Amino acid sequence: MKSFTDKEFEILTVLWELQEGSVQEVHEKLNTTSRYTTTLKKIQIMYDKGLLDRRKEGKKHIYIPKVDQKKAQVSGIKKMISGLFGGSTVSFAQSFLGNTKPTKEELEAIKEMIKKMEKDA
Amino acid sequence: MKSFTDKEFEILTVLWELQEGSVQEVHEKLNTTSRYTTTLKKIQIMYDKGLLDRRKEGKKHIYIPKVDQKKAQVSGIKKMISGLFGGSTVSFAQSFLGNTKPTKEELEAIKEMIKKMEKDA
DNA sequence: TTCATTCTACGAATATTTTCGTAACAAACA
DNA sequence: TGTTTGTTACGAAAATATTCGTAGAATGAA
Repeated sequence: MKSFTDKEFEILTVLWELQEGSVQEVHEKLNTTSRYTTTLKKIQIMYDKGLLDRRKEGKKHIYIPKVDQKKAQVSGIKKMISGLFGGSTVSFAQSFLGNTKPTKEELEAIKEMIKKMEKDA
Repeated sequence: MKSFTDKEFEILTVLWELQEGSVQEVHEKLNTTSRYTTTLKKIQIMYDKGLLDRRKEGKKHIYIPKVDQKKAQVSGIKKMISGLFGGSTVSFAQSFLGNTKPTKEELEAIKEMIKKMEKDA
């Protein structure tokens, strides 16, 4: 499956965070040098592509991400794993944890989670 | 930092796996319907961009990825984390592990690794 | 040398993404 | 009413990515 362009990903990221937002809100959060109409156009095209939903509110549109964060996440992860780690979950996890130096608290949380998962299995 | 297009990523993936390779080798591994010259052109452009190195061997070129797998991995992960998980390592790890259902062995390996990391910290 | 094969280089067409200016519309208000 | 402001819609230009045909160089075999 084809993934998003960088700009699409940026806009989705903003909307995932905001839950929903007007073009102006997205544009402001975007921290870009592009013009307002550029952001508008991109959002409209994403709407046409089915990546976003929208509803009218007064004279403006409020856009809602139609792409599920979880799904995008899983597909992104899958791609990275197959591309970068030869499909190995473990080597991925190792590399990930090795590179990001999680804090003690984070490690605790992960251990907790692993315990839970072991119970389920 | 701008990331790769899908095609670029595919070619890099093949070359990471092969370590190095001719256009033909890459083209074969690619499992694409595109013509040989399309792959050739793409590789040449990636070479011009500085994504690949090459050396002459007989009449052909052998291409070597200049992009480090680790670096690409880290930057990809960072982007995903900030994009999808609001920057939280833990929620990323949770979601990752939750979605990929690692096997017992994999969980063991991860626990091992965490132990090591705790020692270092 | 000549021929077939393998490869590169190049140029151009097509497709896609990103950009922005302009026009037009609706709401708020002087 | 007319003017300003915030907004959408549209069209087109510019930038980038993808595609492939064709020409021609290098190699090796007859």
